Amino acid sequence: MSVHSGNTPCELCASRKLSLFADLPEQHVCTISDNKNLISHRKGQILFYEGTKPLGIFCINSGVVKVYKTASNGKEQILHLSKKGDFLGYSALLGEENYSNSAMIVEDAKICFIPKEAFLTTLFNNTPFFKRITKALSHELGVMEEKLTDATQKSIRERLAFVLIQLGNSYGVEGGENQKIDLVLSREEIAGMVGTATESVIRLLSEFKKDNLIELEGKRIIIKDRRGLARLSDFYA
Amino acid sequence: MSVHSGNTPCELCASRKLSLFADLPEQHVCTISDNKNLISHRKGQILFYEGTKPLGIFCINSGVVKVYKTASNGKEQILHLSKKGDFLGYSALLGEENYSNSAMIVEDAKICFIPKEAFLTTLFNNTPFFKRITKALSHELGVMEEKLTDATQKSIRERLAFVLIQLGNSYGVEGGENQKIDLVLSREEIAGMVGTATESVIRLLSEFKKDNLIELEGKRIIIKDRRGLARLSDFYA
DNA sequence: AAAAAAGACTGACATATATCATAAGAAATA
DNA sequence: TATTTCTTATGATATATGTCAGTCTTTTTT
Repeated sequence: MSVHSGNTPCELCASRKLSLFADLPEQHVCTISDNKNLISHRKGQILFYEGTKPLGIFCINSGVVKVYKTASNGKEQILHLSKKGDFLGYSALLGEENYSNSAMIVEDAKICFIPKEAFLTTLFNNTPFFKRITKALSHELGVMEEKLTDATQKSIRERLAFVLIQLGNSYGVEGGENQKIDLVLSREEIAGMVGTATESVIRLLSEFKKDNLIELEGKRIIIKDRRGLARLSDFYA
Repeated sequence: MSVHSGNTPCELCASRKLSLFADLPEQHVCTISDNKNLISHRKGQILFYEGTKPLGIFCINSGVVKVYKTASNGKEQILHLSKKGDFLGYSALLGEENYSNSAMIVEDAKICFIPKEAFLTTLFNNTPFFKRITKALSHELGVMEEKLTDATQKSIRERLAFVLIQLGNSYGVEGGENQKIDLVLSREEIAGMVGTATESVIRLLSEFKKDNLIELEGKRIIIKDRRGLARLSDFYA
C-alpha cells in the first residue's frame, strides 16, 4: 500500500470526469485536491470494514472494488462492484453511522482518499454538488430495492444470468459476436453477487456453457448469447 | 379520499414532531404548512404507482402504508411499512426519477401531500434540514442492504421470525407476558414482507403457534415468546 | 338474509438448491 | 521441482419451499 500524496492533482485527473466531482467548480476541486491522498492497493486488500468509523470517502482512480456484507453464516453478499470514477463510503459519512458494509480490492487499484472534513465542507458549501450526491444516493436505494425484489422472487438461474449480463455491460470487451468479461472473479465471488452457494454457480455456469450461452476460459467468462441470457434472466417479462 | 386543505397547520401537528420536519425553523414550517394538503385515505387506496412521476412528498399523519415493488411474477415485495411521522416519496424526488416503488394504504390514514416545489425550496434553503434528509436516505440504504443480505442468506423461517419481531417492535401493544401486533395484515402481505409464498407463511405461522412462540387471534398475531423468535431468527449469531 | 367472492388453511407433490464428499486442476509456497 | 494449499468441478443426497388442488371460514356484495 503505497502513498503518493498530491500525486496528480484532481484538476488533471481523468477519472474525475467520470465521477460525481465532474462539474465541481475549480475552487472546490482544489480544496479536494489539496487534501486527497492517492493510494495503491493490491488485490485482496481491505479498504474498510463493516462496523468501523468512516474517516473520509474513497474515489476510485483505477481498479475494481467489491462492496459486501458478511452474513451470519459467514458468507459474503456482494452489494455492488465499483470501478473508475465511483465514490465509496459516502453513505456511511452522510448517514453519520459506522460502515454498514466492507470493501475489498478485486483488481489492483489506485484510489484517492478524501478526508471527511474536506469532503463535507465542499458538500455543504455547494448545493448543486450536494444535490448530485443525494441523487446518486437515491438512485442506489432504488437499485438495492430492485435487487431485494429479485432476490426473493427470482430463481438462482435467473439471477446468475442477470449478473452475467451486468458484468458484460460493465466489464465487457467486444470480440466479434462475443463479449468477454474482462474481470477475474472467483466462483465464490460470483456466488456472493448472486446470493447463492459456490457449487450452484459452478453447476449453472457449466449448464450455460452446454447451452451455448457462454464460454469458459479459465476464470474468465465469455458471453456468446446475450439475448439468450436476457431471456433466461426474465429481464423483459 | 377527502381533502382538508390547510386543516391543522404543521405548526400544531403532533406527528410533525416525530418527523424529519421536527427541528425545522418556524419560517420554513410555515412555507410547508401553507402549501400542504391533508388527505384521508381508506385501506387499499394507492398513494403512488411505480413508474409514475413524483409531484411531491407525503407525510403520514396517521395510519399505515406499505411500500412495495411488483416483481415480474406478479408478486409484491414489501420494502417497508411506514407510519405516523414517516416521509414517503422523497427518494424519487431527490433521485429525479420516477417512483421506483408503489405505496398502498394498509390501515386508514391521514396523509399530507407537500408539493415538490415547497419541499425542495425548503430543502435547498436549509442545509441542516437537507442533511437530515440525506442522513435518513443513507440509513435507508443501509437497511435495504441488510435486507438483501438476509434475503439471500437466511431461510424463510428465520426471515418470518424476524419480521414478526419487527412488527412487534413497531406495532406491538404489551399485555402481560405477551405482545400483540396491532396491525391487520393479510397472510399474503406478510409473505410479501418476508419474500415468500403465502402458503409458506401460513404453514410456518401454525408451526410457530404449535411451538408456543405466537398465538393467532384471527388475523392478529400475538407474540408469546420474543426471545424464542429472536433465537429462531438467527438474530444474534 | 342469501349469494358470491376473497382469504385462510391443509395436503400432496415436485424440484431447485444447499450441503457434504471427493477428485482433479491451478496457484502459491517451500 | 516438489509440496502444500486453494479453487474448480462433479456426484450423491436431503430438504426447504414453491405450486397446485381442494375445503373451510370470513368478508363483502347483492
